[in-house]
Amino acid sequence: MPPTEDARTYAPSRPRGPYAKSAVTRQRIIEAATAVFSVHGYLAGSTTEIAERAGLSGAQVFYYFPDKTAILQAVLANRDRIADEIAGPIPENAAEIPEAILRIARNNESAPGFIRLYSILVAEASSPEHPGKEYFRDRYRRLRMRFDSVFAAMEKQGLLAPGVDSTYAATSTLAIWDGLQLQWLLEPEAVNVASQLGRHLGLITRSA
Amino acid sequence: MPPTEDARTYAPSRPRGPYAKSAVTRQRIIEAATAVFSVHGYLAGSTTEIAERAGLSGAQVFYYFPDKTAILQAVLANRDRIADEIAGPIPENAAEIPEAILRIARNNESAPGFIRLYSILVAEASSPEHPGKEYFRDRYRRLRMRFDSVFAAMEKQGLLAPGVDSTYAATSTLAIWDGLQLQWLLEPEAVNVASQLGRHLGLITRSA
DNA sequence: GTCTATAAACCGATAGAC
DNA sequence: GTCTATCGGTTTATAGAC
Repeated sequence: MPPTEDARTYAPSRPRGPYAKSAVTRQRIIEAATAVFSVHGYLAGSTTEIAERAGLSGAQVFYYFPDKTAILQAVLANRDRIADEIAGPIPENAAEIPEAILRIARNNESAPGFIRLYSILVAEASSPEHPGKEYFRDRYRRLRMRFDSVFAAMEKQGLLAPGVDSTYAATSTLAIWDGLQLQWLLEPEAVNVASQLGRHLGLITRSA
Repeated sequence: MPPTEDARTYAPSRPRGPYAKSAVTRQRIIEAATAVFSVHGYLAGSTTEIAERAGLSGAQVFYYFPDKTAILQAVLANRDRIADEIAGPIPENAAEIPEAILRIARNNESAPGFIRLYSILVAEASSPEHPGKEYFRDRYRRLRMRFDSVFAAMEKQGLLAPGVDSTYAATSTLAIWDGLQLQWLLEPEAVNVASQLGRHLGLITRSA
């Protein structure tokens, strides 16, 4: 399959450089890999199944990626881009921050595959030699910092509950969100992530 | 290795019944499997590595267990037994419940392997065909019920914060605990599980 | 750029000697 | 009860034809 218009949005200077091959096929592999890792995790997910899902031979996968860890990196980078799009900009009005968080949480309900992908990968990645370890450590650092800064904006306006600072608000919100999603994955009927997360946000902010 | 005195504590009526073989060797396999699953998870953890860690041939593992899923079951059952020992009885005085929870959380800091085992397995198990799915779904149901009943005891004595009921207290405490442990596994220096969990418990209970 | 064929290692599990 | 040897299948990754 020759490069299309679409492809050039990912690899503009086509037949030069190491990633100039065929961006459409490359993207298809990334999407297939996302699906496979979402079910089996990275360690137990096979490149053969990725190839099958992408409608390619097994060898083709290794034409686009030097090894399996490179596929994982591409999956994570791709997912980050999508997540940023969905999240949208941080609200200018600090009082609207909890609602913006809940909007993302509600949106996540329609994408259990992505939730599972992150849940499995982050757990796997906590092992010492996992190729995704640095990525997830940095991701959580980044998320804590971003949450800290948005809650700091609320704190400055006196919108946090007494005894709650922005650092605790950030760490606890991130933690309870992850934990609720885990319970939800195991038994979707048993836990409503957005509603429970909303109660947490209600407790750590100054409410009516 | 012939059965020893120790062995009989696990299999008293020795040469009869399906599990009368050699309980010590069996237990060594379980401990080796725990270590392997803690690092690689169940799907990517190999029976060969389990055998090596236990100092046995690969075939020996399948003399004691019919297949790999049976090893997982044994690991989980064993871990449940130990967890119950560590947890101890529920305090009679409802006011002491938060401190009892924090005591377990502090104890967990010395057992990162077990934390990782559960983190990886529960995430893996959220996939449809995983052999541990029912176990973990039931485990979370059980935990939510147990937490609900201890927080209900606090609620009855007016020890929960206004607007907090025992169900939310149970679900949120479980969720934030899991989430904090996940962040802690990725970067132990960045998060203090017991202290952050303590702040959560402070917020959902009626405090000074 | 895509394929078939295959290497080399490892997987879970079994057979059978001792 | 423990072993060696091995089965059939799968893994990641490569070689080479087209």
